[in-house]
Amino acid sequence: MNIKQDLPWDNPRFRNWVAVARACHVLERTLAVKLAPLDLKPAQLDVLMNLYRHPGMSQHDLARRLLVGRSNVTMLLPQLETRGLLRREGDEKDKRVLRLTLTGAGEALLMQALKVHMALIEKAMSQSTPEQCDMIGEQMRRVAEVLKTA
Amino acid sequence: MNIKQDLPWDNPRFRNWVAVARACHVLERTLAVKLAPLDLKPAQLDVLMNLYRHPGMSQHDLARRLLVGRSNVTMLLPQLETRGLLRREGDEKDKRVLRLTLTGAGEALLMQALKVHMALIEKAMSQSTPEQCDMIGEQMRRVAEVLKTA
DNA sequence: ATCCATTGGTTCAAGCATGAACATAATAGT
DNA sequence: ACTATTATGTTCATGCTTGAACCAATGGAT
Repeated sequence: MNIKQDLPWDNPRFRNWVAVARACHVLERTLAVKLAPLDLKPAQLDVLMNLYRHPGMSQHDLARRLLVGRSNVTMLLPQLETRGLLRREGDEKDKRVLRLTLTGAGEALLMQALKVHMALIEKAMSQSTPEQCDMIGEQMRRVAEVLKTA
Repeated sequence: MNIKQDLPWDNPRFRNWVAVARACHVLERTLAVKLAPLDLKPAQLDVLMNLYRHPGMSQHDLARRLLVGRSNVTMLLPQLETRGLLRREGDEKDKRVLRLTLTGAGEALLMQALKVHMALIEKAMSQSTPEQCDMIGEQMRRVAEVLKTA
């Protein structure tokens, strides 16, 4: 009947998830530091990555991909646009949406930033075998999936 | 010689880490929503959890545990203190440090919040076998370790 | 004993993210 | 054709986090 029996600290799932969260936090933080010389924040890198893979995205789509509010995208884009890293042009068919595409400069900076990001992830995950790594990714995709209905 | 051969999207480590980051983000966000009825934010829950496990902590120690700046702790604590969830009392030996301890109310609220947090994590990790779960935690602890020297 | 470096904590301004309220465009129902 | 609903994007006030500058206490060094 001791309440402490049910405390999460003894629960493997809890302990292990805490480790996941801490690892994420540390990597994010480290990435921010390593990205500083490029004058880029992790959130901005996420934008560039998504636009590279999905050119012509609308801001709404981008927001959903980034798991972020629409207004956040609105605040985020002008910085990158005035730096000449991306273009925002109105859609012909639907005059509400703005289509987003990277410029050459945007792609170039993205490549720089990706080197940094990749190096960091390589270092972080270098301890895991490919099988372990794939398994982790697989489970995490499931986590995100499960939580959509939560 | 195609540059795209080296792009991260084809790299398993990269793809899998992205999944980790997304899962974290989603869970954090979901937790914030589920915690709202208790008028608690995830960051505040982290504070309560750490104080429960390490009563008498200093603010500096707390900051390091939370992977957060010292000033952040300074800004975070008064809200919880005025709600009567914790006490800050000066150390006798070293008049610089403030010792932090949960009050009864703090513990009570923590238990409420932990139920929510646990339920969420249970749901998220329910897809993984205990072995997979332990492996994930193990790898993530290594990630955090490796990145300390990065 | 006095200075100097270190450590714990606070303050403050700046940058981000959020959500609600809004404006405009598209679409569906009648 | 007309209205109601939905969807995209913006604006704004709020709150969180950070980092730098700062103060106070500690602890060595000479």
